[in-house]
Amino acid sequence: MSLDYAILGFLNYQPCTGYDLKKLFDTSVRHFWQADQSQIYRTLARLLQQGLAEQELVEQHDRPDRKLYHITTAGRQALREWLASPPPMEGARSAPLVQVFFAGQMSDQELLTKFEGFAAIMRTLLAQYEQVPQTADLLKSDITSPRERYFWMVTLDNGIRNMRANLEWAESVIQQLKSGQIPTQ
Amino acid sequence: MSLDYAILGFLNYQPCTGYDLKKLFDTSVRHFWQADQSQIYRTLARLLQQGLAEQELVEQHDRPDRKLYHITTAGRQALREWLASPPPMEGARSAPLVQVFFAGQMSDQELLTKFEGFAAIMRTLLAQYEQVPQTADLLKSDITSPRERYFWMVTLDNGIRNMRANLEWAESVIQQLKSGQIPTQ
DNA sequence: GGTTATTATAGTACAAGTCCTATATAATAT
DNA sequence: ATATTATATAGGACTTGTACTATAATAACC
Repeated sequence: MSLDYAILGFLNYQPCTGYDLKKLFDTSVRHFWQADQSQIYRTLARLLQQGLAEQELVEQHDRPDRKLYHITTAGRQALREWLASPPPMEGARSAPLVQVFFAGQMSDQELLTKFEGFAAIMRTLLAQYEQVPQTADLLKSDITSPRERYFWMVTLDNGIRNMRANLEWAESVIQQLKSGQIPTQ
Repeated sequence: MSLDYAILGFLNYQPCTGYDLKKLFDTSVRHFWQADQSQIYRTLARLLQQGLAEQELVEQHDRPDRKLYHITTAGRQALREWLASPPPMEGARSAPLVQVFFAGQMSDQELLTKFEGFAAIMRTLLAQYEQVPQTADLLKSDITSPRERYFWMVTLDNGIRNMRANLEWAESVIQQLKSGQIPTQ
């Protein structure tokens, strides 16, 4: 259901086609919400049907026609209500943690490899996240107002803090592995 | 797919019924993986079909018969391979962060309420997580070996570190809101 | 004596998410 | 010359996840 509101959120900034939306997802909210292209088109159809969005046909001669979606007054209302409602705290899911939970099956050597892999991935992601504010993504984007951009940065900051916490966690397990502090049996 | 391996992981500890598995999920991995009861039964049927688990009928006279599932050699093999494979890093999803991303629509007063709500939820969860090692959950559970329990604690530690990071994040936004550091437009 | 909780299994229906394919044109790269 | 990328939309098949319901016996509670 969050996808519906994420799309309404973008449409509230400006009218978009499904194609535009896919690009917006991939450049701005990718780190905490991904959307498949076919999912976007399906959701747009539903939003139309619910009267939360309207379609405008923009004819093009060199390219396939664009179907520009506009948010309606009802859509703006629905978005505002959802934004003000309590955060939907659906339980987190982490497949990597499932691996860790059952990791007792592996040898300490295998475990060291695994956790060093974790740490490496997180260092890469952290470096990526920390560079985003400097990249052209922000400037090229359609999110132009300082207030909108500020909240983008707030979500990025959340990603960075979590990534740092995960990295420190992996490093502490590596330390314990190296100093042989892990029960054998 | 992680559900398949999570179930194999538990079956590897000991034979279980679907009912047992649901309880194990709810007491031990709930903080990073939830499983619906009907999903568990569906998956057990699939594991049987794939030859990764076997069913043993245990007749009972006072209660409905139990269908005990055992892991097979092929199942143990599949589990070990998955555990050693690189962590499945499917993108995280966070509906609360979607709200934050579009939060520019709200007034500073509404935002303060929202972030204070976040902080309150996270303080509660943090307190819960920090108490788990002291609760009876661990002792009553079927996870008995020190090595298995150690990795349980490692996943809990991950939860605690992330929760602390999220709390600090919420508090930093609250500080910025209170000191009027957020762009108006 | 009647209600609710516990143990135990399983199905239906639906929503959400993923993967792949199809259709079309134009520009760009190899 | 051929392959890929970009623009643009959409459907089919499938997997996951959620919600709800059905069945059936016992035990505990009030």
